[in-house]
Amino acid sequence: MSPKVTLKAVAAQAGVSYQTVSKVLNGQLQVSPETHQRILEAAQSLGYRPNQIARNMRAGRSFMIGYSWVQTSPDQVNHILDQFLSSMVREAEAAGYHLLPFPFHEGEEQVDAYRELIATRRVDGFVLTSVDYNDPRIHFLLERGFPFVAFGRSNPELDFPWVDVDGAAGTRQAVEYLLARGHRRIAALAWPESSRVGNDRLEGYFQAMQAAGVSLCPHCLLRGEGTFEVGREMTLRLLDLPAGERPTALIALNDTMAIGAMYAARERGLEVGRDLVVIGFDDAPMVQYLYPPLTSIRQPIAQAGRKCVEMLVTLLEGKPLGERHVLLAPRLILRASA
Amino acid sequence: MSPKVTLKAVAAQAGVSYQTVSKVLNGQLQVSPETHQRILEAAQSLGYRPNQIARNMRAGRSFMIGYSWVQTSPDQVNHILDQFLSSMVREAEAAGYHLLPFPFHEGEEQVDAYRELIATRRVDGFVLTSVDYNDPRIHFLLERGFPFVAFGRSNPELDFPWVDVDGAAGTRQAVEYLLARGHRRIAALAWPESSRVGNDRLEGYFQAMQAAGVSLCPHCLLRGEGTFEVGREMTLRLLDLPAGERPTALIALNDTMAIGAMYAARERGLEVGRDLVVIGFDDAPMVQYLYPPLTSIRQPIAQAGRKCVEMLVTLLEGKPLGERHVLLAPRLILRASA
DNA sequence: AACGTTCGCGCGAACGTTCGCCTATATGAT
DNA sequence: ATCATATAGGCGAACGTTCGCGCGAACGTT
Repeated sequence: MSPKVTLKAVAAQAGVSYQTVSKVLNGQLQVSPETHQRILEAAQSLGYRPNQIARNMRAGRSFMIGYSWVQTSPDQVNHILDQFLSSMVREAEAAGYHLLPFPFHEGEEQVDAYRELIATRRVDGFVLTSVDYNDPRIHFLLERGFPFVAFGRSNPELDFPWVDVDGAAGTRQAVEYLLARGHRRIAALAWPESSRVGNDRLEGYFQAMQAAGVSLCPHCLLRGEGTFEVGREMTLRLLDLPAGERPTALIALNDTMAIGAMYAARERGLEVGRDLVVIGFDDAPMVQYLYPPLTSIRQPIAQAGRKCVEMLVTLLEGKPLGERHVLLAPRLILRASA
Repeated sequence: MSPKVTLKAVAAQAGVSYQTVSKVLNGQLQVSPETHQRILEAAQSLGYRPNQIARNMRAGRSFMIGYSWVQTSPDQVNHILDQFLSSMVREAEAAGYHLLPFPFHEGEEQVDAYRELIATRRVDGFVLTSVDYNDPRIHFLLERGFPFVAFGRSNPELDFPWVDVDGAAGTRQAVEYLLARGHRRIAALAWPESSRVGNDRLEGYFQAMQAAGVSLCPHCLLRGEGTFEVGREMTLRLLDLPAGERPTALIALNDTMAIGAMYAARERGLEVGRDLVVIGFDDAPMVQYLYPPLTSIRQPIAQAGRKCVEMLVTLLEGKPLGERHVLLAPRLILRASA
């Protein structure tokens, strides 16, 4: 079993040609019941397993799906990765594919990594994450006509298959909840306007406020990088507003800023959940252990990963895509902070 | 460029045989300067890149490293994964290898996944994590003589290459720090005795206490699964001890239990860092944002990932391994909780 | 002038698989 | 008896690469 068991070995044992073994095992040839039996037994007893490299060679494809992700800084957490990767790997394996993770490069050379994987025929398609407006990878792959599915949308005029979480629906849900609890001055800690995901999430905030006929409080929309420190500083500014203008609730476009907000509230001697209500976004695993536990919006990450691979495999098999765009609904997880 | 550029295409353009192109590009054949130039230019202008599938076919290897990890439950965080995976992927790529992630299976069928990847020749070697005593994968791979490197030790009598973090050194550092600050009753929230990693980390606790000549306080060593809830309950039990027996400091073998401990302290109206000192283990990215920020022990994960791949690649290239066992030192990260 | 030696390059083979085509025998219809 | 047809399985080729061997020409030595 350790020396390579090839079709020829099985054929020798079964007393047929190796091509016949191939066809029989792949169900492409009808043979006499006895021969069929002999071949199956030989394959079984020798422990034959097809050499995937040779299969790839013959098929001219690698049955690999390229995937690259931005590595978070060591003090940030990528709680997404485990779920997303695991779900993709499982879905891919079920379809006879595997994932090929490769290092993420910033800037100009980013597309080079994709080009190289295509040129060396290491992958049959890509799953993209962290896409943004005018993502060079999308332009490149569309131009090359190379199969890919993106987790996340980009420019509306670019036509490509994607799966995304409906961020607007998430914040809308959260803001509606806050409005129903009587809050009127609801602040938002947002990302810079250049962030597509940020704009999506923010949209739900506007929608909910407008639908309720509640005008935005002045100074209540703050933007910055989504870090703890930025969240803290923005919140301190909000809390220093005169009493009548000060927001009673706050929604952050990610958990890290929400945690910064909670920290700021404590610095001002306020109790989160009572004096200031805070809602985050992402529902990172640890936020349930914060004091108080953070209300946040959870994305169906595993489902997204499965869907991305499922769609990509459909493309790779040359079948028509049922739905080119999939929008998944996030869920508000209520905890003591709101 | 989109139609396949093979050696033959380059050869046709350069006016030589395709085998010559191969050898020249691989630096295995000395040719006249003019021919050399012609070949390089042809390869360049056509954008030739070797077909990796064919290379694998020829070499009889896949240049892939199999890796599988236990998926944490959705409410736990695997902050390790991003760093570990990224570092491995980078190191592998630099050596001409790629990572092949595959789904983790529990129980009996776990080894089957490894067997299948070997039989179908999809991987040349494995990196193992989450190894424990009598890990069936280690037994299987040793028996097969298939190359692998483990991140984590197993039974002492099993001889295989590994990289590990010196957990004992980590807790020793932490306990020495606590002792130097005057603490004498130092509790430990530990894992069940069946956990190898737990025993390693606990060892440092014993060593430091013994070296200082401080006897362990009774009831101060508690064991359980490393969850928030277990950490909380164990700490409540400690805090309910009579004043003279109650520990003044506590070290948890992972951050999740430490966070449970902080929660328990708050429930009893104690202030962490003043009334009860808490140290965690792992230094998960978010613990810096807890209130108070958690002192914890950080493992050099990226370094471990690089080392694992480096050693495995050395094995795969048939070179002798400099060091079969690598023990990396963790670092105590001091914050307000201790 | 004859003879090794090096240089520059071509040629055939092989890795293991799948696919299309071919052949020989058996089966049925005319 | 003849011919078309189906059945069972063999055979050659190809995917793109690398590797070992061979061969002619140029070169230097005696």
